[in-house]
Amino acid sequence: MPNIPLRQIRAVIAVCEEGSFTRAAERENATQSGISQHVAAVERTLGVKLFERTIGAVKPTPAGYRYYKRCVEAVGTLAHAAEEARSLAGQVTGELRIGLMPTFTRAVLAPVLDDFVPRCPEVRLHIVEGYSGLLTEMVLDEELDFAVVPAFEGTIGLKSRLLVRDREMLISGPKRGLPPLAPVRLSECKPLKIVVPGPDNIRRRNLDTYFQSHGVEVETMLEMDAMIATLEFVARSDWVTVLPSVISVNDIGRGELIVNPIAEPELHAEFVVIQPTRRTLSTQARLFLQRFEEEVAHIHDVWDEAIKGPAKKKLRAAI
Amino acid sequence: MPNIPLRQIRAVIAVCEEGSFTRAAERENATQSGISQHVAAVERTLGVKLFERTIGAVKPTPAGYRYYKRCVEAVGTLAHAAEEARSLAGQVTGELRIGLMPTFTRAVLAPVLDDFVPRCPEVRLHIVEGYSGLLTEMVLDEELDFAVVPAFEGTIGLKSRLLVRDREMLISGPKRGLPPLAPVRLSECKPLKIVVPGPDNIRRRNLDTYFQSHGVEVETMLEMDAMIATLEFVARSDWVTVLPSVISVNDIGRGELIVNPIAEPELHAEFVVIQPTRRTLSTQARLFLQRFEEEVAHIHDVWDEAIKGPAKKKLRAAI
DNA sequence: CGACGCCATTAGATTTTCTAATGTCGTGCG
DNA sequence: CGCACGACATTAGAAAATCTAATGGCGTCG
Repeated sequence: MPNIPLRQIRAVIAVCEEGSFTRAAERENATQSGISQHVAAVERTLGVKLFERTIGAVKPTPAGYRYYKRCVEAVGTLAHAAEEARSLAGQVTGELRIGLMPTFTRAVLAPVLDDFVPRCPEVRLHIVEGYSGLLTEMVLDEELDFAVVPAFEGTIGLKSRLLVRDREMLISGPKRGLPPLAPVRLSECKPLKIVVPGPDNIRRRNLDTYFQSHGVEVETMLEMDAMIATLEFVARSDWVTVLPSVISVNDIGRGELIVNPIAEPELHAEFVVIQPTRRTLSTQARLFLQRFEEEVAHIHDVWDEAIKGPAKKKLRAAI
Repeated sequence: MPNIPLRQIRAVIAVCEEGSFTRAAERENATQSGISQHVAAVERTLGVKLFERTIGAVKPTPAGYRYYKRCVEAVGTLAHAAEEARSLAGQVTGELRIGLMPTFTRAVLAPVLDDFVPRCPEVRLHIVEGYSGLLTEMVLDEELDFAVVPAFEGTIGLKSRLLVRDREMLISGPKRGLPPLAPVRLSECKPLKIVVPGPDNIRRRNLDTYFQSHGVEVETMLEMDAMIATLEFVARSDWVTVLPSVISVNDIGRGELIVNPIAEPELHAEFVVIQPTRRTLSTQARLFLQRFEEEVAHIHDVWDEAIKGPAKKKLRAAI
């Protein structure tokens, strides 16, 4: 039984329908010589001449035309197979129990759900907002299918993979007086009155390390594992906090909260998706995570544009 | 529309039917890791999980099973397409005018026809036996669709490609006294009384060159472009001749003619198939040539076995 | 007769595919 | 309970396949 790659079969179909190797090449985003070789390879494998190379056109032989018809049928079946599989997969009902930190529930989750829920209406979602310690525990206990938490060394019984790498921002209220979006060098700031996560939070350890290594002076530190309270407090005081960019994308250009990228050096937070070792991710989980990653990427694009904006305006003003 | 190679699709089908990546690998002449990667690639492209990796077996998901069913259908259609195309092509009637030298008509042609004629009953064959000069002329005049002749530099109006590379053998009768099949070094033979082709034959020039370059002494040379007469003459005298192995395969182990491979160095003859530039080969021509090449390869295998035989016997005797 | 369009072929660069090696995990047996 | 074994997943690099660029050959048209 001949084993002819689909790529070659598609070439034969294209030549048949276009009546020309050159036009078939254009349609298949290939070169004329590539198409020529594909068709020749099929003819060689079958031991059958599929096309008569006539003046001004390429015409299928009777055998070639029959072959073309069957191939179109087969390719159609494969396309249908793919659609069906996707459709069936999409219809999979079931639970999806997700653990997300406030980092994500504030600005990432809503757009993801806007898209995911209509696409997978039969999936029953359970979303737990919590901090990484709690979420990790729940995953270990298999109360969650997965959670997204700050990257850490791993735990027996958990499987993890990097999902998000995000830039940390300095968040402050108007009272602090910082110009929005301007990159800020923490080591040059007057001593910080800063709200930070509790000691069990891995991001906290990273912040401590950063402050220590780069001579960031802290006047007072307040531990809060309460996101809403943190933001409220910072908005109405001269305190600051440090949060990932995905959380504060909706604060760009709003005044209530001032957001400044931390620079020289930049500070990044990494987040992983964790799941029980003994489980593989369900289809719905993978679709959700795919959409989640897309949304994070979109937010990063928005941030890139926002940070470029003032630089562009500055440049225009200079001219 | 996803573009999934047939190779990956076959992997999915095999895993479905075998219930195991390892067994699928054996069946597909691949490695388990190769199969794993193919299946993963399909799942990634579709965004759908096709298999549940359970204990002791791999089970298709509902979507995976449906996909499998459709793929089997499509692959069946493609196989049928190939069969149909061949069948249609096989029914092409028409002339096939072939020029062959006695080198090939004596031992290659008959088995080829034994196979070709029943497969292509509607093809009307015309076979011209002749020497290369004549055959070349006829091809140029388009009296032949193609001919097989010794390789040469080419001629305007002719297209050629290498078809056969064959080892030259020393042919002699019992009177010469050579042990059959033993490799022979011509430069160590007493001066040869040799029958050679006429000066227009390219093989003749090659022989002259070989004799000259390797110190082969010739006592007497007789020019004969008459194969039957040459063989008859050599069989009943102490004269020798040099012929390609394909012509003398039927003389192995027969005594009437003694065949010895020429060695140290070996001498080879190359033959090309020539056709008019302005023509492409018909389907029946290509099928014939394919079968022809297969038969030549078979003959080479027979020779390889025959030449190994005495060496094996010799080795056994030495022990 | 030369230019142009189109297919065929060759050579080499790029991409894909494959295997070898190894890691991870679950099960069964001692 | 621990170890060995079987099976899938992943990585790295070798090998094979595929693709394009360049060019040749051929027929047609102006």
